[in-house]
Amino acid sequence: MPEPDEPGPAPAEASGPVVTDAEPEPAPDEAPAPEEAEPEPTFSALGLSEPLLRAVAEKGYTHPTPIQQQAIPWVLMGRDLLGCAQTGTGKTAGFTLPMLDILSGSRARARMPRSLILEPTRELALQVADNFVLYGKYLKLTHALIIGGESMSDQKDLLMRGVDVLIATPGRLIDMFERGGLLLTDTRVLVIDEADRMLDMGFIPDVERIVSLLPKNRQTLFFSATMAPEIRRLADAFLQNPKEVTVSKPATVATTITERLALVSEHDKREALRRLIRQEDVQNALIFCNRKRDVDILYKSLTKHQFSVGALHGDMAQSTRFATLEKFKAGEIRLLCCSDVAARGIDIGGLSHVFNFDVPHHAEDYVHRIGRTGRAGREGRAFTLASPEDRFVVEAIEKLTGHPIPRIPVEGLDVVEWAESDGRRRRGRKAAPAAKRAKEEAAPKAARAGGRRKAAEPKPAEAKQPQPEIRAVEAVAPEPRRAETRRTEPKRIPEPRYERPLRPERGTRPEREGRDRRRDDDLGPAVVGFGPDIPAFMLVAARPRRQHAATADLTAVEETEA
DNA sequence: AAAAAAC
Repeated sequence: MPEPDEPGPAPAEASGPVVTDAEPEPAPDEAPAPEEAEPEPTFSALGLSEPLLRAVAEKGYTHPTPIQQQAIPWVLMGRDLLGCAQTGTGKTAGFTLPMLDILSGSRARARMPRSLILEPTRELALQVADNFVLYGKYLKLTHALIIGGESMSDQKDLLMRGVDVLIATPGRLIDMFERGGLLLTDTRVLVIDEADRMLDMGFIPDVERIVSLLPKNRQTLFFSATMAPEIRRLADAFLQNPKEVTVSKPATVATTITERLALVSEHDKREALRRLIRQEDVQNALIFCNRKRDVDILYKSLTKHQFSVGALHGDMAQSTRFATLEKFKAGEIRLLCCSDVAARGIDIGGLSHVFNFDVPHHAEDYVHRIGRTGRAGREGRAFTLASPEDRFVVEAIEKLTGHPIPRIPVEGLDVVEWAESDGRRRRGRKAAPAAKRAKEEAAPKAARAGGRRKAAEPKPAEAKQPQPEIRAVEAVAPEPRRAETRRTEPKRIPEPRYERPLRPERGTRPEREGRDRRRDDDLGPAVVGFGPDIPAFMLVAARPRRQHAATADLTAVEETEA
């Protein structure tokens, strides 16, 4: 069988993806890179039916991206596909378009979806659903979004009526199946999207189970940004005679992204971020934190400082998540403070900036995060705030990307030095006041060196550029920061115990009832039976697991920024 | 170390 495509995806394809995933504004003027003079295939040459071509054309797209060129004809033939590509390459349209074509021939029966697309996050599932609506405009096909966090009965009703395309996250799909709302025996097309991420997130057992429920005789499309051995093993298990399509990652840090790194003390990070945002010409930006809790805190802080900001992480109500993302895409919110839920896959057109409020623990996540900007050949700027303990993660990132991130000072803030030790081994102290921590770092390390792996060789070259000594312009009062101290050094419950800092009166915060009320001011002293020596893990466990922006604890912000 | 995902 001859390959239905031309071999050469030029490595420069990132410069001109014609169809990107759910890009809100298509910018039809944005022609493919002019230097590629080869005769570019059009969508109509790929074998798609007229209603689809019309929908595509209406969005202003004329030329398929490399992955679309390669995948679409193949998928139309009913063959399996192994796609090594990530968002931004036009991958989503690469499978939605031919799937719509395949499915348009007949109708679905109740409870028996004809195709299934598995996505690792709810936002991605929604994005794919949007694609089906967009391109299925002139076809009479139905789809259902089966994800957690939303009414199950609505989803069940949809399924009862019969859907052609089922877009789902694994957890809810299995739940639905177990409740008998779903039969997968007639599902002939399966898409596993972002398989590497499914693996990272531990979804693979679920995915394997789901696949076992599908008929053997089916078409499978499998996408992953990387092809690690484990992913390869899965692909072998799920696919039959697949065509492999590899699109060079647009994420090898697109040259259109300008990266900068500011090394500041943990204490100065919020202030540093505000200064960077103000001095940059920020149109819209994602701000990444490593923890959901810190997303909440930073969101509150930025709101308080009058920034146009929203928050997004997995503990927030699903309706809020989608609504916030919509507002951000629509430009009603200019900053989006988020966890890594938004690091991969989510495609927001034309982000001017990405800020890493925290350095990501995994170097690849850095690439994914900053890859949200600088897309489609546009300029993007990515700023990372590092604190002294982040030295080794930063080095890992620089090793991965192959270049050092230029350091910048933040005007008006102290420049600090890397800590000698890895922050991880001292994680309990992360939030301790900088001065105190600095003193501890300076102390002899004999005690903690024993039995530990030796710290990596300090890299001579890039680590210590001579940094200008800049003193704080405005005197920032050294606050006591009670909340953080207590959280991190639980053994001694600090005095004063019942002092009540400025905060709304009780009763004005209905969400802090019962168990939850013990969150901060009561937390320490009121634990019965332990006296002042409460084991650290108990204090950690006592924090309620779920909180979102609306109920987020304001303590840290109030106390550090009063 | 943390994030994501099911009630």
